[in-house]
Amino acid sequence: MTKLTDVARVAGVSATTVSRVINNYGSLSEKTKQKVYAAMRELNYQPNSLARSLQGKQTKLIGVIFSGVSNPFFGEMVEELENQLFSKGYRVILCNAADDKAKERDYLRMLMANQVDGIIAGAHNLGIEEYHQVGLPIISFDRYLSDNIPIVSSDNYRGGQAAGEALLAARVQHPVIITGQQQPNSPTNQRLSGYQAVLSAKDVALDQWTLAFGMSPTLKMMRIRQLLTTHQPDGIFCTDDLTALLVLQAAKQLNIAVPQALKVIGYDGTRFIQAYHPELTTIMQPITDIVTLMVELLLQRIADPDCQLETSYTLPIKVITGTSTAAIS
Amino acid sequence: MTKLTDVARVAGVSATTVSRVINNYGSLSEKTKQKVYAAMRELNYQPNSLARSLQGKQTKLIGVIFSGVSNPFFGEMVEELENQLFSKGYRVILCNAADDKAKERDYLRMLMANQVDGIIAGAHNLGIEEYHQVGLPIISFDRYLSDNIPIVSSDNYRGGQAAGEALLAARVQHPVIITGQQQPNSPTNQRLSGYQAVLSAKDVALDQWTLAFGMSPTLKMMRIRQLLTTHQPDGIFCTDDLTALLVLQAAKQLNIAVPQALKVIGYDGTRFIQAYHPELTTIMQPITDIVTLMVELLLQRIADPDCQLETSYTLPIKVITGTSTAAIS
DNA sequence: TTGAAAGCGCTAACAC
DNA sequence: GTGTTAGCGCTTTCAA
Repeated sequence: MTKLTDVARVAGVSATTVSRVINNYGSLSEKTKQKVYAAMRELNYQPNSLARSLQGKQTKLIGVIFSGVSNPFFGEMVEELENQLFSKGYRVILCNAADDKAKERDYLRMLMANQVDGIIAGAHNLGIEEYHQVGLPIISFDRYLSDNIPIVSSDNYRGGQAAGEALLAARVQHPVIITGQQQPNSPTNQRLSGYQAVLSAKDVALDQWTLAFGMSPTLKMMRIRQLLTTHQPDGIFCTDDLTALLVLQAAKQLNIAVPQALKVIGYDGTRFIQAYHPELTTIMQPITDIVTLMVELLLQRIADPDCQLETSYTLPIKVITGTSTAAIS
Repeated sequence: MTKLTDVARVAGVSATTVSRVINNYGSLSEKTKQKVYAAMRELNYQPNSLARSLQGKQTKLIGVIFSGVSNPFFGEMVEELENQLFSKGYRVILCNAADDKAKERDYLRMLMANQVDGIIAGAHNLGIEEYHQVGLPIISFDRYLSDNIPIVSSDNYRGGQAAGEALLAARVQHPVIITGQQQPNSPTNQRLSGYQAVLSAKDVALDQWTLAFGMSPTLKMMRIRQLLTTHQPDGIFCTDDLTALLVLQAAKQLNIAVPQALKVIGYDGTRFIQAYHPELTTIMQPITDIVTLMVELLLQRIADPDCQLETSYTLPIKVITGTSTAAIS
């Protein structure tokens, strides 16, 4: 690998000068600059960023922790994160926490080992304590981690309300909500609260089913079929779109007509769902805005680790209306 | 940040000794080992991997270049890559080439800058020349890059055949194939060849439509509706599942019954499609096996850069039969 | 079994 | 404007 001193030798200058040229630092004559550029090109020189970072400079690496990018919601979020971070000159270390505490802890340790400038945390297996002591700029998506770690999320309470309202507007009488496992301190619990508030204002009973997030689709499917046959709800609010897709599928198998006999509403509203399942009514989280904000906050913290940020930032959701909640005409 | 010399001071030994303990190198008395371990724990010490890598050791970083992880196929592949690489002690730098030559080139340059131990290349905007000179272990997914860069892919020719056979077995008379833009040197072109071979053996005419990979779903949808109304095919083979989903959707909108009036077959067979669209007949690429092989080959090349590998590795596909090609009873 | 010292590739005082 | 020098945190001969 050609190094700085090679360039210096070829250009007939000192290493310092080459370093100055690379970093555009101090005063340099146009002539030396050209000589150095020429030498760099001749040798096809690439500065070794490791050596650079070793001086205590930034690594320009950001750790992005999520629980798997095969879920389109996280896939789209990670893709957007990578895009925006790249355009700011950062690269992404992809950390798939995979519902695995040990793995998430391992990753946290690795990332801490002086390698990344900051972390975006979107997987949440770990207790607060572990994140508390990281000592690196962190921004969290949708989960409380520690007092000085800002949370960015979309308006889960309002989203829950909107879903409830949509169901009631469609004259649903026996709605069911299917949630994931409620996690302590998770803003997503607010989806339930908002929904619940709307229902009780209209004296509609709450009927809640829980399907753990990590459960296999096949198993979820069985549960849902069970639910549909035993409970015979006329409306279902799923707190994620994939589960809503399963409900749609189960309804078809059981010859339950959507929306005639059953209204279905999902949550997340990814580009994927909008393009490939426009029939599904859903609550859209503004992924791009969320990412923009997270990146902005993270870079602020990196620039000034002591800068004061809010504890929590909430972005508005949007209702996307498909035919799955259409009123029967 | 606590460093090696801090540990040494606390343990009352030299830096060298601490280094030896960390790397389990040379001969050490059990007693010193314990002292050092204790000091490390006390200080919550994390070795700085940058400094380590600077000695010319490995960085344990792998660049993974794909064109966006929001597509479930790539999402699942990247997720699997991350998993397997993590378990081998490597971390992943996620590079989203996004159909953008300049970005892919930028990434390549960054990765080369002495930072990663190897590259998995799954996005292919760039000409062969750019990859030729990288001088780093590279494994390519589904595309020829250079004579000494192994290609791993699934059996695209056989996949195309299988799709054609499935369509013909369902008594299709006027099938259409919808492909992406054919790229030079891309093994995916074989899907068309295999399909074509099966058709011409039975004297069925080839009818081919092209929808560029980067086209928006909405636009694709319009084209597909056009195709369905003007050409009135009774069978469609899409060389990716997402397009097949669009066909299914378009058919529904146009009141074309699937499979009665139209058989549809896709390609890729992700876990996602299997779980959420079991009705779709599709050709499954063995993502896990592909990844396992790519990782294995890459690690071999890293261990011995001169090791001889095949130019090309082809893994078998599998047909997943849904109702979308069911014979009319 | 352990330590001293040199150096990985680069940057940043401090000279000149 | 440019060069000298001293490290960044760690590993690795070479000696003891």
